[in-house]
Amino acid sequence: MDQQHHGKTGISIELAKKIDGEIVSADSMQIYKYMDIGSAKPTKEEMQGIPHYMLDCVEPNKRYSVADYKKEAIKHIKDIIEKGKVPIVVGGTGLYINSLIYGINYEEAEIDQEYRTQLEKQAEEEGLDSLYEKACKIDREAMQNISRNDKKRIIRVLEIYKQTGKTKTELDKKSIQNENEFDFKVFITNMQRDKLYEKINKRVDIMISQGLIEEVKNLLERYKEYPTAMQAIGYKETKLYLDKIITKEEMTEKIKMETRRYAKRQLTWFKRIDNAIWLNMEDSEEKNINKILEVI
RNA sequence: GGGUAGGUGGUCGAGUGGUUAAUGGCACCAGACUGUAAAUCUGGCCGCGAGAGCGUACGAUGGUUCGAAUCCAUCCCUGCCCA
Repeated sequence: MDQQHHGKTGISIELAKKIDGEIVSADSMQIYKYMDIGSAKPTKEEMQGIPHYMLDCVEPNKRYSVADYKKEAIKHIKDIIEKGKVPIVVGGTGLYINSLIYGINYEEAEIDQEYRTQLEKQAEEEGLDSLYEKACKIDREAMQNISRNDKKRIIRVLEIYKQTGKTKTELDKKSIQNENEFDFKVFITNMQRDKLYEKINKRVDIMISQGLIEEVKNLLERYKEYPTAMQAIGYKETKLYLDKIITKEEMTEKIKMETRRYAKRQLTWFKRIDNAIWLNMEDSEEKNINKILEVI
C-alpha cells in the first residue's frame, strides 16, 4: 500500500532495524491520544516492534507546547543512547525539530492563561495596534521581526515580559547559549512538487476511507475542549462537516488543500537547516536507506 | 419560440465611459517562525524586462467617442422563468 509521510515512516523503521535504532517522533499532532488516522500515526503493525516515543502521550484536551516536547524528547533520546541504541528523530514539526537541533533551553514557566485571554480580549475590542505599540516599548528588537498583524507573536512578547520580567530578546539569547550536546545528521524527505501533491491527495482519500470521520466523531464526544489538538488538519475540517457547515466533498477538498499547503510550509522550514541531506522519495526505499547509511 | 439575468485575469467575484493591468477573497509561488506551531504571519502573483517601459487583456465581431470592461448593433454561449 501507499507509504505515509512521503514514506518517512517506512524508511525510519527500516533504518531502525538496520542500525539498532529507536524512534522519537517530532510531530505536534501525533503526540495526542486517539488521533491516529488523521495524524497519520504509524500503526503497531507498521512499527514492526521498533519502539516509538512521543506518540500518544497527551490527552487531546490538554495544552501542549514545544517546551513540553523538548523536555520529554530529550529524556527519551538520552535513554536510548544509554541503552547503546541509536535515537532516530522522525517528524514534520519544524519548531519541535528546531528545539532539538539548536538545543533550545526553555525556562520553567507556566503559561498564564488568564493574562493571555485578557490580551486576546483586548485585541478583539481595541484592535491589535495598541498591543503592538506596547510590545514595541518593551522589546523593540524582537518586534522588528514581528508583523503588526501577528496577534499570537505580539501577545507572546507581552506575556513573556509579564511572567518573567525579561524581554523575549533576552530570553531567546539565554535559551540558545548551550551548544547541542549530540552528534547528529539531518535528512529531509522530498519529491517533485506535483508528485508530492498527488500523493497527499491520495493519502487524504485513504484516511477518509479508513474512518477519519468516525475518529473525529468519537473524539468530539469524548472531550469538550481542545486547546491545541483541534488545530490539526483533517480534524478541524471534519468537525465543520459534522456540524453541517460544509459538505463532505468540501471537507475532503479542504483537507487536501490544507495538507498540501502544510507540506509546502514544512519544506520552507527544512530548507533552512544547514548541512541537511535531501532524500528523493521517488527513489526506492533501499536506495535512500543506503544513502543514509553512507553518511552515518 | 417568448421573457429575463448574465458572460471579467487560474478561480470566485467587484467595477458600469477617463488616475483601471482592472478592488477583494481563494488557489498557486516564495518567505518568516524559540512555550497554540498541522498554528500564526509576510511578500509576489497577465507576458517580456534588472528598470524605466513595452506588449496583450474584461464571450466574438463591428460601431459610437479624443478615450470603452463599461454605451450601441449583430452574433455565440450559460442560468432561471413562461410556452
